[in-house]
Amino acid sequence: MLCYFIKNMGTLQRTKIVEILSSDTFLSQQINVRGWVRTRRGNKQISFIALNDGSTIKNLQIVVDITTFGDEFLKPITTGACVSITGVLVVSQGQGQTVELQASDIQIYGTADAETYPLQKKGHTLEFLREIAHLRPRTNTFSAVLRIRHAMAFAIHQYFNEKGFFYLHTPIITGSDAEGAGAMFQVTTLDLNDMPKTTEGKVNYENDFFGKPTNLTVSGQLEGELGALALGNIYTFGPTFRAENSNTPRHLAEFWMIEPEAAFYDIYDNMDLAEDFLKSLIRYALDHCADDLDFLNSMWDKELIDRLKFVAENDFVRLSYTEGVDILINSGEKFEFPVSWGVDLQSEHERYLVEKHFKKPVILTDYPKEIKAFYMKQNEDGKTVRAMDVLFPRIGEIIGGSQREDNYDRLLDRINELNIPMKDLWWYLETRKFGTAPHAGFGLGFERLLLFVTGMGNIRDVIPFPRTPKNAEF
RNA sequence: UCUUCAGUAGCUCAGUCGGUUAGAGCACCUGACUGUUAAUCAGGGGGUCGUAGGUUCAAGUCCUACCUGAAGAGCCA
Repeated sequence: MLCYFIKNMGTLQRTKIVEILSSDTFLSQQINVRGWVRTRRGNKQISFIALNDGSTIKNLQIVVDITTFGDEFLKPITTGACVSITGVLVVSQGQGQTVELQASDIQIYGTADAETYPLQKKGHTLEFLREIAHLRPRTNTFSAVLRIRHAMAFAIHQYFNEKGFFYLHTPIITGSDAEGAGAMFQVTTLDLNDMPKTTEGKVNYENDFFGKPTNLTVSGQLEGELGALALGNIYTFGPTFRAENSNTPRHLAEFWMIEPEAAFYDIYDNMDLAEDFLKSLIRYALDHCADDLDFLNSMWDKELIDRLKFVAENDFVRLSYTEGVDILINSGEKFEFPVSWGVDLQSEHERYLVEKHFKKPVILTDYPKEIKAFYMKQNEDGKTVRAMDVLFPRIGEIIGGSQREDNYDRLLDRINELNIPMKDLWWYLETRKFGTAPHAGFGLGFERLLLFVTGMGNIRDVIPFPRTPKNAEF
């Protein structure tokens, strides 16, 4: 800190554009700004630089007197160049902005050759920007999305902290292959070109790093339950991996998931938490990301802000799977997949309930046990389990959760019925053997939340560096 | 993984019934312009038509396979 201070003595501290534009304390002051050039335009006498430093979606206009700096010096200041500019902040003579910086000193940190720099002043398609993911954070759209992504991550921690939930770090490498949430990525240090074999000709994992097969986690839930049955209320927030060959705008091979788990919660407490959680995150975005949301609203999705407000202000509809199926059967709607009690609901069915019938978020509960995971608490009817899915317009399933089966015998029966290999999950069963308690939790896909909050249409555009089948660039 | 659509200049696209030297807008370069707002105006350069085969006198255009991307579906968060 001392070194930093001495090193910078005599030079002006950098001021962020977001601070300059949010108060009038800098007016008539000499300040220094640093950032990347969006455009430069003008004539022989005067040049205007639109400068963005990532702190806000808004640019600061820099006014440059060409006779002072010289044409040759200004030439390399093109779109994409990085500069440090010192000058006095004045009231703008032009129409498009309230203040502007009269440049008195310009330092060029890095140029961006205009013939090869891929980002132009004109618009680009999202598909093209995905191919240059190393540069797309410099665009308005992606800087807005990434600032909102940060705000939502912060709001999640703040929400749970205030509710007394502890942040539990569950493992990313797992030794169990029975989490039951999809195909897994194997983790190994064995030489794939020279695998040690057992006498039966199978891979001998005794020499692998962990002495047994391991994978990247598909969910932190099972470990989360261990935390909840000790600390009371916990949540996880970390990366999750699915090796499914899913090619849709709603799936990633690597995504971030939030999984709260709470002891002494039943499914109703769980629904209350999920609804309050989502609403408060959306309110946080409306309150703290107004500039970025305004931009996304005008650029990509004219109904975005109205939709966010509507969801934040209205109650979610709650109904059972059985009631939902009745509505679908009596709807008169022709579905590609016919509906009957016991079938898993297809996208078209969920969309009908959310977007046509209720026109608001829906929480569906008490699904047939056959179509849900082994750990969900069985209802007295013997047919359904205490599952809950939160269905959102445009997104579909944004949250999946349940009250967990806390009875040792019933859980073991279910595991045996489904032939789940539980040899690696003995520790999970012991929570029901020693001091078991009713508990519940859910999983929220962070990028699915961001799809909804930003109005973006493709999940690859709400994470900085998407991982999808056949794509691990950057 | 299945179905459908797409791939032509740096970007976004047009290219008719298969027919001469493949076009436009933007970007870029050069010039003009005394305050611009994705500045404007004039001129200029820029192409392995996704890849590999095939049909044909002739293929950007038709056929086959593959690659890549997108949308919908499945799986799910």
